[in-house]
Amino acid sequence: MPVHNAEIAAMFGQAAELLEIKGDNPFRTRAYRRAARTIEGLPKSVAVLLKAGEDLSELPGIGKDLAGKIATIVKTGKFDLLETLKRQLPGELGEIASLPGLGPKRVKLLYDKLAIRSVEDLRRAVKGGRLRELRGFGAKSEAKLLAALAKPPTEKRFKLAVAEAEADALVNLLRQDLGKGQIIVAGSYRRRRDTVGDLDILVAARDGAGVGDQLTKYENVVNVLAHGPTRTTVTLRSGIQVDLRVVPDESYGAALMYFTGSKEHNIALRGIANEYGWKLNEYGLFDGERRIAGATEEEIYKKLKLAPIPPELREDRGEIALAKKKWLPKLVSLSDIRGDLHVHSDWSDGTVPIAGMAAAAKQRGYAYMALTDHSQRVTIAHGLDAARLAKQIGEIDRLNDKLDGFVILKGIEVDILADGRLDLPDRILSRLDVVVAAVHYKFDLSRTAQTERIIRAMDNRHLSILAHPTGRLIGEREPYDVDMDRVLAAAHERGCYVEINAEPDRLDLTDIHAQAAKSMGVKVAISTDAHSIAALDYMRFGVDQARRGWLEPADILNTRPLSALKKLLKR
DNA sequence: GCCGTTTTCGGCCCGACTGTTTTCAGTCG
Repeated sequence: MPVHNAEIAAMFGQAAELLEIKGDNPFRTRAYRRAARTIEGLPKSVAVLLKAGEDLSELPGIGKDLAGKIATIVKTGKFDLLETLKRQLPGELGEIASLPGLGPKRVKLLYDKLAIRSVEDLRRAVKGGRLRELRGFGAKSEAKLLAALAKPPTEKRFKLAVAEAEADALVNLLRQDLGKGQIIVAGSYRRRRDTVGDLDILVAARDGAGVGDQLTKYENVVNVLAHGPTRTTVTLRSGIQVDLRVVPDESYGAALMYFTGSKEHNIALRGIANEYGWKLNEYGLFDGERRIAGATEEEIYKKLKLAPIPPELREDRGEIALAKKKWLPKLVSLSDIRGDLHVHSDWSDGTVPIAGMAAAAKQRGYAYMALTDHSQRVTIAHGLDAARLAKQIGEIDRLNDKLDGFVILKGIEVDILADGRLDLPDRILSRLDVVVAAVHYKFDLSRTAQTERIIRAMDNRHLSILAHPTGRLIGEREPYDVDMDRVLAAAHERGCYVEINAEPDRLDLTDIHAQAAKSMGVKVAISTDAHSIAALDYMRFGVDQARRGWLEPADILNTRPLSALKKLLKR
């Protein structure tokens, strides 16, 4: 059983946590965290890399020592350091440290003085009034912890589309009193991550305190966590946390950069500033006392001799090295998209007739749209059998005759059956322009079986695009267990493509898998899977995800004009 | 533990806010 990247990353993360509580060298702790992130963000599994003879110490943040430890973990599944640490500090210390107001130092204090090893131990100690005996703990700490222990942990991250709705409402409200001031939502929202942990709102205005006050009075605020002259933190009814930061105009770019993150990207930039003998913080880039840049992000990147880095790339996954050489990818944007290759109509479970979807797609500036209703197995969605599909083909021919400057491609979202066969016979699939294929049941197959099922489906030369390749529903359903390395390799061999499903609940391929597809030479379709006209506008979320995966227009199927697309769809 | 157009040793991002202090450590982002 090979060890997955996520498992190795988790081991390093746990080790970092325990080292921190132990009070070990903080930079050593950081090295483990950084290595964990690097491994988590790799487009290929380290097991595969090692087998190919790659030198892991070439990876950022991984040196000789950690490369050796990784090799050992892959080989034996064991990580000695972590085992030792767990023996030295038994219990659920990581969980305790995740409570608000408790960090490594105080967890260590609790452990040493009160022998607190679990959340339950902590609960008893707080209720018994024993925390107050400790230096640094007082009535407020006690109350805060009691409150945190009383309620179940709230959901940690929100879907991007949900966060967007909250952000729009809030920004509109705060903008009213801002006059000429600027306001923008930064953080992972601006980096367009598929989920957002909190909303980081940045304001450049004279009267900063006023905006903060305004926020604390917002009707959806249920809790004010902090409120100072330049920084305010609140929780909204929905559970999402909002951090508001106010800066002067001359610091806007620096603050935007700082607040956009990622944290790791910022740390790397500050390191570069140090190399020049400068200091970078949220107020600007400083040479001693003198501010040498800060009003815009561009001027700061320029001073640091870096090409400006789009927010979607700021994850410290190699973008800084490329920015140094001015080799950053030219990311795909919404305006590059010429059509939608996964759209439903009321023939299956869509809500709109074919003509209506086509008109709406055309209105969005597209040149084509593939109609891909469900196939017969999905009875609940009124999936099409061969006879109805044949009828639909005729209908599309008639519609196309009437359309000018727009083409409806004939397609299907055909089910991949449990054994890897497709849900409709070849004789009808051969009459289509696009065959999108997807798994809709039997999610619980073993990794090997699921992977082979999908690869077998791709053996069918009619299959064009593998839709929502991991089947995840963010926050609701885990992705099914599939070896994406093998799937992408198989897609490359067979000349088929994979989808980024732009539906905000799905957004798979993930950014990392999208990057893997690119690295393996597999082109990607960005498709909405729209079941209604409004859902056609989800395209932008798919483009966001593609940008996070470093994809350029040439990596995307549906940036092509129709003639070029048709050539690519032939196998 | 990593890393190098100052360096193979000696650095490693930086500031706001809180709570408990009486000058600051710890947490957080």
